[in-house]
Amino acid sequence: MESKKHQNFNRRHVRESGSARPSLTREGIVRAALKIMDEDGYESLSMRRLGAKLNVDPMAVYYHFPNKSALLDGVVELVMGGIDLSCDDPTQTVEERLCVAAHYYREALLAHPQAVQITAVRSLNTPASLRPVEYLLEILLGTGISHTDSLAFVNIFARFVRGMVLLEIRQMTDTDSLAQEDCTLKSLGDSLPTDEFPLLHKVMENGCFIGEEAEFERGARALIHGLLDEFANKEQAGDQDVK
Amino acid sequence: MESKKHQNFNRRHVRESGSARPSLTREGIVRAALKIMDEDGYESLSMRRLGAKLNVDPMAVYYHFPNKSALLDGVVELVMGGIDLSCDDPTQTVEERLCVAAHYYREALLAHPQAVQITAVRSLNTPASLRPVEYLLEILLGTGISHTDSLAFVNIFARFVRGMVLLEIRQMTDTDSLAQEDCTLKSLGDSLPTDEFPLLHKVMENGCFIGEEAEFERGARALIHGLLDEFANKEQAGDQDVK
DNA sequence: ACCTGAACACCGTTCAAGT
DNA sequence: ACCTGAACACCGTTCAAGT
Repeated sequence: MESKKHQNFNRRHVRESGSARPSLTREGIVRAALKIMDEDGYESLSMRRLGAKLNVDPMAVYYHFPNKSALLDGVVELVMGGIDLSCDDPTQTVEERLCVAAHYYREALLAHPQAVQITAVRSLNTPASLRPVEYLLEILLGTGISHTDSLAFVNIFARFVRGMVLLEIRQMTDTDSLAQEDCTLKSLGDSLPTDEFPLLHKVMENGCFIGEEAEFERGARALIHGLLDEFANKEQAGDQDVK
Repeated sequence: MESKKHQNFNRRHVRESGSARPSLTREGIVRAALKIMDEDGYESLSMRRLGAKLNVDPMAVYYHFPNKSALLDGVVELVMGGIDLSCDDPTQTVEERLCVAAHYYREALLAHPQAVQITAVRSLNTPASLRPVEYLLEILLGTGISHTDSLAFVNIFARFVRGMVLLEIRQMTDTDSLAQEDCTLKSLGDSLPTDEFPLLHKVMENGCFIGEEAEFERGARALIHGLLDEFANKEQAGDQDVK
């Protein structure tokens, strides 16, 4: 059902006539949309503006996408497709491999902070989003962790990375509207009811902040370590499920 | 500066004349806004609809809030104010106390899933959001963890909880539009390119999913354990910063 | 098959005006 | 001090029409 008009990634019979008419492609539209977000923020993407950027009537996009929501799904796919875990080195320890994966996962998301913001509110049960998950599953199952535990692990792991990055981006866009030289710190401390948050103030007032990346890496390492610990102990206790 | 008109939480000289005119309160407006979100989703909150719910001209709200964004900040404050960590039991181990805190943190957020969605995209450097953070800091500093490490710990911890819950809510609203009897699983599996995700399919097809709450609790425990491990080792290595 | 353009029902916000 | 109501500049989307 569902009007297969919108299913195909339109390679039409236009292509072989040279590049006479670039016309409109699903991919071209999505890239333009992403570009608008990257440049001016996710909230300034409108169908009308998109049409302008593509030198086309705003409504032309509706031939290729049923609505704006579908277009945004396309943008999400494009961004999530940028996650590349192929640098994985199977000779390393599992812990190390997962840490590296977390690192590149984050890096890919940080390439398009504005677009990542919209993922907070959109479905992530999509091929490009699940490809890294499938890959991580392979690593975990390879170590003898049970199906049940691997699924839990991978869910927790992927949410950790996405959630962490999402909120890092939030903080980013909060603070770079003010003094961005001192990372995230004084900007916050100043606007805070000093007497109700004595500890926060004490802890922030002399460069205690280790930086976003270091913080992420520490968190990732701790989580991975903790999960491996827990599951490793469980498996040797012998409660494997269906192999 | 900043027009103190919008600063006070308007207790005006109206109150002592009995409840003759309830008129409009900042709090009343915010509660109404939250209610609309709870009932019909965050995206169906509009100034016009809010006015209707309050039996008032839509523009009346603009006397109490400079714009919709400020109103949403109010909603966020209301929801974050619902986080209550006072059930903390200092006689327990730190690990246990933090796990309990994570549990109630999550619980409070899950009370208003729709409103939590908007926090993904709004500043969280706000009193109600930081109050739990301040409290957690107290726990951590009390164990002798350094300032630097406590700050990192608390940042990671708070982001973990928020991010986790945020993405849990996303998944929730994705899946309850379809078959909601089997938790999160088949609904996903069906719409998935079966051949590209063999492991995901294998792992999901017989009830391997342990449930959202269990998953969260496991993740939280693993993270907390991992962080305590790392920092405990560090402190005894002697690199304390200013006490 | 692919794009246009007018039209519709909504937004958030401003501002002068009412009480 | 607090609320109203018209008006403005935007939205996303539908639909009949053009090529």
